[in-house]
Amino acid sequence: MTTIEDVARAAGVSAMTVSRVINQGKNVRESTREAVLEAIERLNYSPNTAARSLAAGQATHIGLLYANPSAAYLAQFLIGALHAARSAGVHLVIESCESEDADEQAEVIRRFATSEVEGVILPPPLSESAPILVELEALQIPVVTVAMGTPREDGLNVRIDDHAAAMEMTRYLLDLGHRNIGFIKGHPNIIASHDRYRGFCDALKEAGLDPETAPVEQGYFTYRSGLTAGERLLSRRTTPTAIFASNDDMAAASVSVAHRRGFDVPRDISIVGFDDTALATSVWPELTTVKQPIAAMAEAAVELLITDLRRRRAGAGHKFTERVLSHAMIIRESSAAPPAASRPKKVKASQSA
Amino acid sequence: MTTIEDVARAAGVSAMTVSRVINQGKNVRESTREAVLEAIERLNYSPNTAARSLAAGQATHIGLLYANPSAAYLAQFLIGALHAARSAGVHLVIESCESEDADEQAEVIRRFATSEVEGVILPPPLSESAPILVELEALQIPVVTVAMGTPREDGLNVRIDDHAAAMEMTRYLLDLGHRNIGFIKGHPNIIASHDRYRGFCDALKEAGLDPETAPVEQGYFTYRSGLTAGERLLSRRTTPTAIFASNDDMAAASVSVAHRRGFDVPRDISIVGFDDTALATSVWPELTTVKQPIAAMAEAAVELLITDLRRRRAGAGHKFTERVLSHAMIIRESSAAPPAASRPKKVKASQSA
DNA sequence: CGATTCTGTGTTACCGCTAACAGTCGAGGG
DNA sequence: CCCTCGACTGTTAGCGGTAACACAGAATCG
Repeated sequence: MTTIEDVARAAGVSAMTVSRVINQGKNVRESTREAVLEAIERLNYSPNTAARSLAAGQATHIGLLYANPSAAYLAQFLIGALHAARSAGVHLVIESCESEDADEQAEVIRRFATSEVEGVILPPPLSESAPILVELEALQIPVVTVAMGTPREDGLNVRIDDHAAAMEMTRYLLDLGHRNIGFIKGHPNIIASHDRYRGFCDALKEAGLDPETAPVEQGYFTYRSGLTAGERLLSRRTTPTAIFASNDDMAAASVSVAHRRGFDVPRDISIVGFDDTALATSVWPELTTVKQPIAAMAEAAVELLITDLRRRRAGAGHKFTERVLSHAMIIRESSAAPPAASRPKKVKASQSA
Repeated sequence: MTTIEDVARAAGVSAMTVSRVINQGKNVRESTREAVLEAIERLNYSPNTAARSLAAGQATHIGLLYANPSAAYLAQFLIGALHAARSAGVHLVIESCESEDADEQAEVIRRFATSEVEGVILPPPLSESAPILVELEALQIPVVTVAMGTPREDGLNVRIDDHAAAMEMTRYLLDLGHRNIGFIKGHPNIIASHDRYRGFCDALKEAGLDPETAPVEQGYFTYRSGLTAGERLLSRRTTPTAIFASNDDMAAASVSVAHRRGFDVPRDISIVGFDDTALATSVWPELTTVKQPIAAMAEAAVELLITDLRRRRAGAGHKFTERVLSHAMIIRESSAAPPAASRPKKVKASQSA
């Protein structure tokens, strides 16, 4: 293993200078910096994280509190967080907080705080949990929220542009020729739900359609809620030719309902989701959806937190930071142009879920 | 933060003695050890992992290679591994290896080896991948396999008793009164699949039934394969009154097929799974299943690996070790006694998936 | 133009822990 | 009774970095 000392010798400078180049690089002459970087490159040096955190008394443990998201989401999120944590040389301490009860949530946080966690990452839905945020604030623990719609003043947040993504997806359906598009909303406590719904409405308006008349049902991001909402949409007098569900789980549920009622997807009806979790490709037909860069968001969250921690230690007040990552449309097999005869097949039964 | 020095002072010994007590504790007088432990307890001391690995030049990175398991399985596995890794003060380096191609797999391993990974954990299905095991062997990297049926000589392995678990589940169905039980096998490359199937057969024999006549279909652990297998089972002349799928994904798929065909679960047909992943509770009805302690298995794997690494460093040859963790039957709502009239409802359609 | 402030760099002293070695002390052997 | 040996404990010297300070030489200022 090459050490900082090796690099220093190779570049003809002291170890300290190398350290400066690596870390922030203020007060280093440009020519020196280049020489050091070249040496680092040549020797393929990477700093020893153990030594670094020991010497700097640096953050070594950051917390990740999760609750009950879809397993696919969590797995991807963990992978991203883990990757970033390793690069930064910090340990990830993860804990679950399934309870909805404010007191219990506070209890979990307090336990968390007594452990050596120096900052916390909150993926959804916890990023919107007021009791948790309040408790962390009280304990003075820095937080990065993920996918939260209305960032707190002074807070760190990572998200995608849900509004724009929902607009894109809606435009895509409109471009295919759909005019009667059903929408399944996400959990009302999550701000992103509203953003997605607004995006849907705005795209309709843009196309000269009235969002008020569009068939919309409330969902809660669960597969079960998608079943109910899907049933309702398909029980309407005029069946929509497309359904835009606020996440993949509800889209998959809608596909299941449509199949049960004898619709062919996408011939009779297009169904699209949001998130691009593993579920999207494990149902048939595979879902057209919006890809959230979940792992990248987790990485961004870890990096943001570590930067903030460092800034705090350096005495600088932390400042409001938000990172908006880019999403992508993933066109698969669950979407197509509406049937020529824009009237769908007759509905077989009308049982409600 | 309390340091080893604080503990040493409190116990009236040197730091080194404290270190000895913590690490292996040879050559420490019993009374001394007790005093030290008492001081550790009183001061609530926990060693600084960064300092420890820096000083000892110890293992700091262990690898985790995964491929394409169910997201629910992976999430739980990661959580367990992460927890153990943190306690041990090592970093988890995770990497995916989706390719089935032997050369590509070897390539991933080689890349892995050049990074600073000192040992590797292989959850299924990679734990059964010969090319990967061979490559790791060649590179002299210690491995812990998880849920592998036939452990290598000289290898480290963590698993549950699949055979016993499958027997228990089958006995449970028999006790409910089922006599015509369908079985969906797991991926033939995975030894655990065979163990589960053998368990099923042995329980039937025990009850005086002939396994040869039982309706059995091949599955591959995926939801999709479960759909196909389920269709086949329900297309038989005599429909089984119960289906035992080799994992939850295939059980969930079977439930979906049964519903599509107008069966009520569990009134008309019982369907049970294996693993107790999140999927088991996110479908309706919730699945009766066998709980694999996935997180605990991951923890055990990490601990086993670290112990082995330490033993190797100390010069002792590593010895064969296997850990068999205990499973549990989880009775939920997808199983019940067979219908009184043991003939199921008429089948609506017979489309194959 | 001397005093003061920057810049850019090197020196020193640890961070908390453990390997390696160096005692100390009592037991047992010659 | 001296010597060796083993069990136990302490001392020393880092592991690979970084903070804090020191110190040159250049830039700024009254």
